[in-house]
Amino acid sequence: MVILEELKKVASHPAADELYELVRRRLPRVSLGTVYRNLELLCESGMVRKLEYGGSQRRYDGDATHHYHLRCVSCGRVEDAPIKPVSEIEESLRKMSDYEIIGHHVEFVGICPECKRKAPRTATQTKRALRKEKKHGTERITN
Amino acid sequence: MVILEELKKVASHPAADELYELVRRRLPRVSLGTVYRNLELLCESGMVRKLEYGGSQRRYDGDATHHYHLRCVSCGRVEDAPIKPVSEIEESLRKMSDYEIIGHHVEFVGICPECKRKAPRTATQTKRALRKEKKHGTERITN
DNA sequence: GAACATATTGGTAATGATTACTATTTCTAA
DNA sequence: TTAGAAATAGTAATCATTACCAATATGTTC
Repeated sequence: MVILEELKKVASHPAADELYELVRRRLPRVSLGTVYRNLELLCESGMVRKLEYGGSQRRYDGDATHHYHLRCVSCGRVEDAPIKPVSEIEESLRKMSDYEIIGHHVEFVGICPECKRKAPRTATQTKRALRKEKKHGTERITN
Repeated sequence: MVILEELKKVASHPAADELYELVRRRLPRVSLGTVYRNLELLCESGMVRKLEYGGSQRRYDGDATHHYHLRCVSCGRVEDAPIKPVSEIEESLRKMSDYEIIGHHVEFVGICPECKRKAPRTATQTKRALRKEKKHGTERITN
């Protein structure tokens, strides 16, 4: 319950170790394994979504309703994209494919306002950042 | 060059170790490290795309043009989705967000015809599979 | 409430994909 | 050919995640 509460509190889609730190403030004796284990259970029960886009760590989302994400290639933060999902796209794919379509996920990549301000980039720098960020999201929790 | 050629030959979006096996048929002395290193270089030069959707392994795509993917939750295979990308979606997000939008990726999830045939699933089974498949894509190269 | 069965946890070890490292090999150009 | 630079093979290190297990907590029955 604490894990779920803390996850719902933040908008940052934290990775397991980040959430572990948050939970530890309330339950100083929890173990990282417990966090992983219960995140898995919460995912299975459909209350939490596991995000597996770029980067070396998975992120967790306390909002399990269908929505898209927006990732900053510069600092690595992931936010909810402020547009509503277009489910019609699944319909159009159904017409073209023999797959039984279950769902779809969308990730936008871009540069967040803060990073734009901090370090306006040339196109080349942006491309380089876009490559780098694959390795590991740079920024951690700020919430 | 051999790495790129082999990658372009297959439609299966292989993981590094799968591609390693393919390359080894032509260059029996290559090391896995060389495959990783050159895949990285090919990605940086824009000739290869790294796919970081679900599963524990990254996949590589010899087609770097913008397109969507379709993953079977049952066997883990990843194919190109036979619909063209809708770039307008980036426009609509630009109106709603202060991010500088660079691009977007879409992954559809579903059940491939073969898996549908092999093992028609109840809704519950499908959900369970959909959870499981996050852990590790089941099927490997068949090409 | 005591006695027992069951479930969950903490702590640590194992796993596995990726990256880093380094001695050796291969290329390059004068 | 030969010195210097670049790439490679093979192996070690890294790090997120998972597995394991003894210990603890929780629940249940009488």
